[in-house]
Amino acid sequence: MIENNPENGEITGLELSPRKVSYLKFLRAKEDTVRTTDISSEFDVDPSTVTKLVAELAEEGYLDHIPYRGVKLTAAGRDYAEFCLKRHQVLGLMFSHYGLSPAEACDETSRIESFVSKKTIDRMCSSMGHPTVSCCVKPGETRQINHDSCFHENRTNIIRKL
Amino acid sequence: MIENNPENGEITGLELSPRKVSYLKFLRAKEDTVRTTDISSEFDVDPSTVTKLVAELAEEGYLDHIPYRGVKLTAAGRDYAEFCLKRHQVLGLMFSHYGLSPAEACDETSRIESFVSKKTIDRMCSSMGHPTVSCCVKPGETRQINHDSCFHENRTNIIRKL
DNA sequence: CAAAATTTTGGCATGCCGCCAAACTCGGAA
DNA sequence: TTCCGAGTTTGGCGGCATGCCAAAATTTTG
Repeated sequence: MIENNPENGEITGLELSPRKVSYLKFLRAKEDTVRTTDISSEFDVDPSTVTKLVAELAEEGYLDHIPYRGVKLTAAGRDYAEFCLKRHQVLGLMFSHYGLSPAEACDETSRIESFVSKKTIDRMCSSMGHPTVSCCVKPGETRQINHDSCFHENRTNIIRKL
Repeated sequence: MIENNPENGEITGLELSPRKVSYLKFLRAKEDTVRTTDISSEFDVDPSTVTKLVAELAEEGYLDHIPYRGVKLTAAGRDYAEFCLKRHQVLGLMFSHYGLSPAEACDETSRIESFVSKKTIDRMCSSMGHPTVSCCVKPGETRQINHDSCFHENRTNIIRKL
């Protein structure tokens, strides 16, 4: 299953590299199968680069890959992607509290998020009172702002209890 | 001088890799020349590993290296190390505000600090009112706690306006 | 001064992430 | 139905960050 996780299903938050986190966040909002090209164009990298990271993520149990067809999150991958989104939002909100603009908060968050543990995120989230806003959502809206580091695919289902 | 810096003396905060930041923080509190072995034993790595990173830091202008003798921070290196310490403290304090213990805050900070920009730190610091405490200092004391990720060499001069 | 300790050099490895060229697969057009 | 082109994968390679080891160089010490 998820190999780096000590117990099956236990998320530490430090399992995945920055790029892999980006991929999971991107895939999270996709209903159906996603093609290699979809990912490579989103991140502006060579398709072969995507194939390789995707192979690793599949190997690690985060997604199913049908060669020449596409990928889809596994249940574990979906759980992990949800965590990644929550982490992004909690950290983004934290930066917002210290006066960063939404775009800056999102940007800064994207650089650090993959190194922040779930334990810490859970603490921060409860300390914040499980907020329902995010650095990637315009006030009063449900749709996420398309920052450079925030994929528009993440736009929906952002306003909710973290 | 500091090569990755756009303007001479301008710090973005993203110039150095995690390990290099650790080295600078370690060197910051040292008065005189520091030997390769001092660093390698502090970080529990092979001396040859230290020699190589040190060579790069010297090349980049952060420190002076006299072969077979030791290293010492340059003026620019000292400035950068001061920034690194401030960054560590601001981020550690931030985590403390969200309920992390000092040791946890310090640990979490150590993983992310090298990816957080100076611009963001300055904002956070002023938003915090330029605090005078740190995750690495016991309340009421001037000396830093020796967390796993906090070098005891950083213990002094912590209590001051950031 | 010679041996011991320290430091450096050079080679090599791993993880992460990227590119390119060549081979492969698939689906649609002829 | 066959074949071509678009999309995908494979294999080779490179760069950065970080580490190790063995051998060579240098400094220190007895």
